[in-house]
This record gives sequence, C-alpha cells and structure tokens, in this order.
Amino acid sequence: MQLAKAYDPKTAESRHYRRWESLGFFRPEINQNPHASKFSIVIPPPNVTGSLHIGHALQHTLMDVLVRRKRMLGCRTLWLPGTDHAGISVQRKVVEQLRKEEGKTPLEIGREEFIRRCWLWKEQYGNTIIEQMRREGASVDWSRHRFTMDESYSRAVRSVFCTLYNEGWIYRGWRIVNWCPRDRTVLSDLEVKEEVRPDGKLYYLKYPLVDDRGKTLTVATTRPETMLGDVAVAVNPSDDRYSDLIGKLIELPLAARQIPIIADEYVDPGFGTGAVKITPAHDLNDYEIGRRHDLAGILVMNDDGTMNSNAGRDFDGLDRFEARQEVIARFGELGLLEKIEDYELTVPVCERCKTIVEPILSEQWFVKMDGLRDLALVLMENEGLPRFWPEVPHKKVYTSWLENLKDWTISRQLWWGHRIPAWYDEAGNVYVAETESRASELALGKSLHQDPDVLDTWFSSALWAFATMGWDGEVVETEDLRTFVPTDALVTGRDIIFLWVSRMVMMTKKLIGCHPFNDVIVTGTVLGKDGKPMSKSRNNGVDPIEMFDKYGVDATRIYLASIATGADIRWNDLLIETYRNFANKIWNAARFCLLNSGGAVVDLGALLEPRSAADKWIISRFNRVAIAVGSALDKYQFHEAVQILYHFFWDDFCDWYIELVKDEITGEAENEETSILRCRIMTILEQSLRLLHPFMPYLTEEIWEKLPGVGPHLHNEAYRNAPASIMLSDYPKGNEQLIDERAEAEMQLVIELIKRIRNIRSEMNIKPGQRIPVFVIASDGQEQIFKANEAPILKLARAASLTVGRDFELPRASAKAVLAGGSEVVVPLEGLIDFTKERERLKTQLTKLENELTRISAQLENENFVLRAPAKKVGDLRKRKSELEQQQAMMRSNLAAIGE
RNA sequence: GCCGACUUAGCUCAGCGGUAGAGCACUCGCUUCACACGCGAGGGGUCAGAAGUUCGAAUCUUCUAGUCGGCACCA
Repeated sequence: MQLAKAYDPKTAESRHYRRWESLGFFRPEINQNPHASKFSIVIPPPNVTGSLHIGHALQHTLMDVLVRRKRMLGCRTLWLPGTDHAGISVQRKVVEQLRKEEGKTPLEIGREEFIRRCWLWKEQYGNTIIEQMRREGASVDWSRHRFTMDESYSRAVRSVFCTLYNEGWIYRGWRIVNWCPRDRTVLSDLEVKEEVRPDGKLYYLKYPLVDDRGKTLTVATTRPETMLGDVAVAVNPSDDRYSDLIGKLIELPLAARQIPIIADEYVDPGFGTGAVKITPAHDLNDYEIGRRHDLAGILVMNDDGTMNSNAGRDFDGLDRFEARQEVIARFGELGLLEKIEDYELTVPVCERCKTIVEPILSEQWFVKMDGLRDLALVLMENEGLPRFWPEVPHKKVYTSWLENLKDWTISRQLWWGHRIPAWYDEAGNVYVAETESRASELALGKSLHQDPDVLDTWFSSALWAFATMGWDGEVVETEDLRTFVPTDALVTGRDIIFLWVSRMVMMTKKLIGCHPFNDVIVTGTVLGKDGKPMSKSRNNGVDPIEMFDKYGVDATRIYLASIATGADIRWNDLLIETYRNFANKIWNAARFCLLNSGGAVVDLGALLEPRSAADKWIISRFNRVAIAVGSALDKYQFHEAVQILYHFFWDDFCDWYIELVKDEITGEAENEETSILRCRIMTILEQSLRLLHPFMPYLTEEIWEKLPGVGPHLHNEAYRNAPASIMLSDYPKGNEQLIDERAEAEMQLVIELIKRIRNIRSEMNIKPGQRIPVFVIASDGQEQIFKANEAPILKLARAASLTVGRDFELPRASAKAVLAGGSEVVVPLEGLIDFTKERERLKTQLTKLENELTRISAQLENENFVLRAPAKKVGDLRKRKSELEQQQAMMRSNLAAIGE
C-alpha cells in the first residue's frame, strides 16, 4: 500500500465521520458488553445564535478525548449533544431582522407570529454549530440531541417550576431589580456587568426646608433625575450636623411634594454631604430604608427608560438622560444647584447590549436560593462534589459565591422562551400549573389569562443534566437517567460556573436527588494574538474553521489539548504548525512501515518476543508511555499526555527505533527474522495510533485502515461484532511487566555513544559522507553492550568500523569522549584533527562536568545534608560524584595528551 | 474594599521541594533511498525583586513591583 508523500487532512476528514456516525459508533448501544461500566458527558449546549468559536473547539476537543478513550477502553459511552434556545439573544436577532426586512416591531406582528418567526430563525441558523461539530470529529450521539425548547424538555421546565412553586421555593413579588431599558426586560444579577466611567459626575442638590425659610439641606447624587421619586432625605442619627433636622420636612423642588428628614444608620456621614436622598423605587438601599421607615416608593420611569407621569408633566416622556440634564438645569435656575464634582463611577450595564441598567422596583418571579444553595454546599462539604479541575481557585470561588447567594430573578419580559406556567383570574389571584386546563381546574373555571413573561434561559439550562435524559416531571425514571446520571465530567469555561454549573448542581440535587456530575473541568480562555480576550470589536478572533482548513482538524485538536488545563493561552499559529508537522511525521512513519512491509501484518504476538536490545527498549518505552498517558488523562492532564505521546512518537519511535532497525527492514533479504521485525514495527505503529486516536481521530483512522492485518479482532471485546475501526479498538493501558529497565539502560548507553560520536564529527567538521573508525574502551560490563549493537552504531554514527576492547594503543591525534559508566570513545583523526578545536571541545565538556561536580561536592560536604537528607538521595549523589570524578580524570588526561 | 491568579531561554508556554525543559526563532552542517511540515550538531536562562522556612527553594511562607481576573460597594 502506497501513501502520498505528505499528509492531506482534507481527504481523511471527508471520509470517516459519516461512516462512524452512520454505523452508530457514537451511540452507547454499540457496546455489547452487558457488564460494561459507563462513561457519560453532557455538552454545555451552545446557543443557537452562535457559531463555533475557538473556546468551543477547545472544550469539544477535551470532551472528545475523554469520550473516545473511555469508549476504546470498553465503557458504555455517551456524549450527549444539544443546543440552547438562548432567549434574549434570539429575540434580539429576530427583532432586528423584523426591523430591517419589514420595518415592523414585534408588537405589530403579535406574540404568536413573533414566536413563529423565532422558530423559523432557529431552523435556518440554529444548526450552524451542529454542522461545525461534525467537522471537529466530535463523537456525540446525535440520536439523543436535545434542544431546550423540545416538547419534553418544555414539560420538564413547567414541571420544575410548579414543583418549586408549590413547595414555596418560587415566589412572585415586588423587588428592586436590574432593568435593561433597551431589551425592556429584567435581568438577573449575573447578567449585569460593571463598567467604569472615569468621566462621571456627582451632583450636589440643595433641598429647601419647609419651616426654616431660606435654609436648605444639600444631598449628593449621581442620578439627579431620580429625585423626582424621592420620598425622604436620610441622615445618620449620630451626625451632630443634622440631628436637629430629623423629623422636619423638606419642600422637594420640581415635585410639589413635602418629604421628611429621617435618621438611618445606613448613611455614612463621611460621604458626600452626609445627607442622602431616598428613592425607594429606584435604588436597592433606598428601598431597604423605605421599608424600615414605612415609606412607599414612587416609580418615575417607564420600561424603556423614559420618565413617566409620576415624574410630573414637565418630565413625562423625557429620556432618563435628558431628564437628568433638565433637572440640573432647573435646579440651576432655582439657585439650588450647589456644585457638580467630577467623580469616577462604575455603572451597571447589560451584559449583552451594554445599555446602562436601571435599578427599578418591579413585580417579578424569583427563586428563593437559601435552601437550594444549602443543597450544593452540603454536597461539597460532605462529598467534595463536584470536584473542580483545577481545584484552585474554583472550589473556593464556587463555595463562597454560594454562601453569599441572593434570590434569583427568573422572569423575563420576552416572548421567546418558556412561558411562565402561571395564570391569573380577574381578581389577580394566581394559579400555577403545568397546563392551562389544570390551572383552570384550580381556578374553578374562572376565566384566566396566562402570565406574559418567559423564564430566564438559565432556568431551563439548569435542568440540562436530567431533562436531556428523558425526565419531564411525569416520566421520572428512564433507562438513560438510570444509566448515565450522574455524568462523569463536565467540561466548561470559567464564565458560566455560577450561571450554569452551580444551578445544575442545585436543581439536579433538588429534583433528582443526586448530583449532576462528578468532575468539572474548567478550561482557560483562549486569548487573541494580542493577549487580549477575543472580541469582534478588537478583531482579534481566531476562527477554528479557518484553522481546520489551514492545518487540519487533528493538528488543531492536539494543539488545543496541549494547553495546560485551566490556563489561559495566547493564540499563536506557530504552535499549531508544530502539530501539523507532527501529523505529517506520523503519516510518514506509517508510510515507511508500509513501504517496507513485505508480507507483514499487525500482530500483537510480535511484541511478546523482542529480539534485539532495540526491540526490548521500544516495547518497554511504549508500555511506560501507555501507562503515563493513562494516568495523565485520569487526572485530566491533557497537555501532559500530549507531551508524552509527541516525544515518544517522534523521538523514540521515529528518531531512534526506525533508524535502528532501518537497514534490516529495508534489506532485500527475506527471512523469518526480517518478517518478524516488520510485523513488530507495524504493530508498534498500530499501538501508537491507538494511543493517539482520541487526540487525532481522522489521521489515525486513515492510517489504521490501511495497515495490513487490522480488523474487528483488534477491537475492545465490547465491540467485536462491529465493523472495523480504530475508534473501537482496545485502548492500550500499558503493561508494567513489559517495562525493561535493563534494556532501557542499555539502549541509553548506545544512544549516548552515537551522540558522542556525532558530536565529534560535527565539531571536527568531518564530512557527512566520510566513514570513520571508532574505538571504544569499555568499562566493566559494557563491552558486550557495544558489541551487540555494532550494526546500528556503525550506521547511525557513520562509522567505518567499531572496535571494542579494554585497552588500546591509539594515536595522539584522536578525539575522545567519556561515557556514563566510564567507557570511553576514541575517534582517530590522523590528518583530520584540529588540535585547537579538539581542545576547545574537550574544555567545553569538561567545564560542564566540573560545574556539576562542584555543586555536588559542596552538597556532600554539607554535614547537615548528609545527616538529614534521605539516605537514597545521599547515596545517589555519592555515586554520581564518583562517576563524575572518574570522567573528569579521563577528560583531563585526554586534554593533557594533546597538549594544553 | 474583599478574594485570587500570573511574572521561567528572543517568543509562546510546561515544570511546582532534590542535576533548569519543550516548540518556535537563532548558529553550524546535511538533496542520508518515510518525512526539508525533514535529519544531525550547537548557542541561549542569577526561574520579576527582597526576606524567611529547609540539609536543599523556580517550586513552600511573607512582603514589594508589574500584569490580569472574580466578587462586593458606589448618595
């Protein structure tokens, strides 16, 4: 079988995914072992509005690595995909589309039509991500794909709402909430971000007292327009400046209203003037003060951020920022504006549209979080679940966030989403039920209308761990739920630990009684080339599809997996190139094996009877690597696994093993030894491909299917009846019995010898084509090793002859080097040697050696070290020291021999 | 204000108590019959600074400086 000279990712990427999918390889049902343990992951459902970005690619890669490995290990494996309806995002897109294409507003086409448009939009654009995930090679079970507004998922949402309501965990009430005047909906605290405004102002307004004519009290505010809703001015009761004013009345300017001066501990006498205007309908703290003093708030704004009629005829209809200017102007005219100070302030903004969020008194639905929070805290306290990877800092951040949790605003003034299952009669009584007919029963047939609001998208995604498994409130036991929940791992970004992870924990614990997942693997952020978070405005984004096209999916995947778990990474194309080259290296190693295969086939038996030291060595190395990869992945140390595999394949397998056996394999002679050797190298290649498969699925499958002798008999026992594919082959776990320390030490010595000779050749400018005689003065026990490996030494050191002995008379004009264990290599260079150069070469090496020797000697001379360090450490160091001393002596005499 | 992370070779990053590592870049040499997306040989670091713990610190503790996060407050 001939392979092309360079690996072309596109060929492989176009072929395998469809086959894997259509043969059902991604489904847990492919596993025919009734006793198989399970492994399950649910995907963090991407928004239907989104397209794949590099963060998805990173998370999907890690999930796929886990899933593919576990599947190959014989687990009944499920990776469940899906998408999120993304309430506000979709609504905004459809509103925009409507405006652009038809010049209409949602109100003009009506709720029903609007929702129909949302579904259309979703059908048209919502599958982008799904198609892109196929390209990634993500081995998700598409037959179990879920959308958060699927019929059964919606039933689950309504059911959970009703349950929580009936148990008193959900309530409706008036609270100060975050209001986005542009989206015209309430937002939860988590959807509000902070923005620093260095150019902010603090306005000092003078409020005239009613009785003491001419006397005023100055308050400081950043939002003067809210004064139209003031109901009091508060001072600290211990503030001597104002104590005589407490209880007096103020004539509120522009509002024709008298308001009292009250005393409250909340007021900080040191800030501003020490007197605070109180606007309970527009500020959380003012609201609390209002409650303490029994003062009702006056709402002066509409839902679009304009002032309402409560603000007075002159302000009604004005935008809040126009109203601010107007208020300031009027105060100025009245001589009541004391001053305006520059004041850096942070304003709350809508996470998505960046509009300044208005705190506003509003009637909304909330989830009481104290009980739910305790479920999560107890789970962490008692069982340490979920386990965060990396644990620092996420465990602490997660628990301390829970400890300070406030109630969750879950209603949204949108149309796209899960409509709140609450109905009202004409008297305003509320009936909460899964369906309208049940609500109607509760209302004894009174005429009802449903609450117009929908639920926060995160309310529905909080149910993702179990609503995806068929749970809908009526059906509470399903095969999938029993089998796959709790899931094993959740791979997600830092940004949604509060929004999603914590809420899934609470809801799953509450509704199902168990935790949703064991491990949470928190990925870092992939930053742009400029080291800043990727964003459209910075135009520093990296499109994973472009990377796939340019470097191949496999190279992109293994690069993403090579990023340390949880660490932020600055994007750099050069690093992907490294792995593109690696893919090519693998391809060419396979090409070599196939070009020289003869009649060889993949045969695990060929690994059981190693012939040469090189065979024993590579088999030992392979098993060591397989074990190390397994333990790295068990700890979610993907990058560690990648490094191990990269260096094993490139350094050990390609640079050394292939080179060591090359002559024999490419030789014309066809004998039994050669064929076994060919089987062996083919098998090591095949085993390596299996280890690499979770990271590089396309490349490994593409090569694997071309190897002679592969088939379902190589599958894990759970898949013996399935069509052949590397993705069902048995994942090598590594066998400790096959680690051969002696063979590894032996080969290391041979490698060192070859490197020393190459160093001499290079430093002495010996032409690559020139063969040179090599002598080795072997120390005790090493003679045999060199003799046994004569052929590879001759080849790889380009030596004409290798003479191994205990003692030689050798010409002064020789280059020499000392090996670990005391052997010495001598290359006679009659006529070729440049003594100056050789002295330099020896001196460089001597210096290196002596630096180490000095350090070690100092350490051993330290009595405390000898006394307190572990005996083994001291022993090792003594051994090292005596070896270094021996080498030093030899090198010194070599140096002396050619003259200082 | 509270909590936290990061600072290691020119660049991007591993390592996190016992001889400073990788990839890229750099220097030198190679059309060696799998691969120039390659092969071989090299150069390059007082591990941000200071103090401490320890026989021993890049690795633990404290402080300082710089960079970046999260949370809270903001009349």
